Amino acid sequence: MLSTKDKLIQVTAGLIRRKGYSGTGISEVLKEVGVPKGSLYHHFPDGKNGLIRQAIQYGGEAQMLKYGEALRGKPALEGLSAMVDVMINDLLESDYKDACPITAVAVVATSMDEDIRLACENIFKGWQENLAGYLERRGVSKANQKAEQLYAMFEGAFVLSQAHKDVKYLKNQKIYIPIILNS
Amino acid sequence: MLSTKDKLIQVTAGLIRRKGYSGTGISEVLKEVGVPKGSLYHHFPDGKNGLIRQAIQYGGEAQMLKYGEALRGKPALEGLSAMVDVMINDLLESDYKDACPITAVAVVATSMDEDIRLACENIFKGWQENLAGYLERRGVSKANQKAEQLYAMFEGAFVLSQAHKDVKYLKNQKIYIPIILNS
DNA sequence: ATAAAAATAGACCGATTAGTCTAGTGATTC
DNA sequence: GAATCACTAGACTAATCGGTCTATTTTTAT
Repeated sequence: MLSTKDKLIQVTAGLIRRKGYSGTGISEVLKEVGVPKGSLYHHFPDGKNGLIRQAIQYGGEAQMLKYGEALRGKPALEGLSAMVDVMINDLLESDYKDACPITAVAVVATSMDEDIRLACENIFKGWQENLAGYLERRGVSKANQKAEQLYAMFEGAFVLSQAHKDVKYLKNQKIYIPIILNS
Repeated sequence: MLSTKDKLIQVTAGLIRRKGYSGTGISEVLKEVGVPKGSLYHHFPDGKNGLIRQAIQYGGEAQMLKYGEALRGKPALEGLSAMVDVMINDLLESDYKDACPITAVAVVATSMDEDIRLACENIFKGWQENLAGYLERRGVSKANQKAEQLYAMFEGAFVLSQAHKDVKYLKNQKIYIPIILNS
């Protein structure tokens, strides 16, 4: 059974992924979880910002688990392709509503709240370091730089595929993954 | 001299670029432009959505002009590098507040308003077609697919550079542009 | 069993939201 | 010069925003 705090975090993570920072209201979270305001401000004394910070953390780590599972035990090319499939599935299963779990917050965080921007940065950093380690273990040269580039490509393709309601941008990545790896 | 309507569009374009759809309030726009509410609803009978739709259009076209100027008369590799420099300058000159002018709206539009999503899609489409034509005129093979990929890369690097407050992701693109072009 | 702590419950607050509506101003046209 | 139009002006509304506060219930520890 999930604790009230965890339910608040998970529901918030789902909402900020789709509607961003300002688009996600406290009352909507409370309504969806079915708890009163007192509970939220008991578990999150810092209010909305504290809640969103933890939701970013949760959403980012949950996504990393999905990526890690896709990569595990596979050679680089195959693993990265499976990672792209995770993103494609996220879009298709949600009718293009669920793209990257933290982008919608990350792109406004710089103009909103430094703590939240840092939370986003750390999630991105964790993903990238994870991928760099994976590539290194498979003997890929310049693993760190290539991990940076692969994430940039995937992130952009995620955004464009969502905006166009067409996964072709993500599918294209499968063509360019080997080109990046062999560069 | 700028008309009231144009001032409203330009100020809104600046605000949605930094704070997104829900983060941009009507009253903030009015305050910054210095006009009363009646003027806004006279020029934009559809209210906030109409205003934001036109702000997306304006911001997207303004950015395309900057990209076009960077590309003009240059060979592919040099032109694309200059295009990346435009993005780098946007970030540095705004202390990382101004990234892609429509991404902050695009990533939530699917869950908000279909008309606005379409406005974003059309801007992206215009940019991409423009770049594909540019590449084709320079004899680049598979110009359309490569334009798609280059935009995905740039878009992702824009997001990551902003989130990390570090232009290295955009600078990396200059390494991978020739690799994509020659693939 | 009782005291203390954790959590829930929700009324309430001031501020702000997008939007409406009525007046009034200014310029244009007949 | 009268009528019509485009536009400005801002008061006002209902709803919602994030947040505070006091009670009450539930759980834990002794």
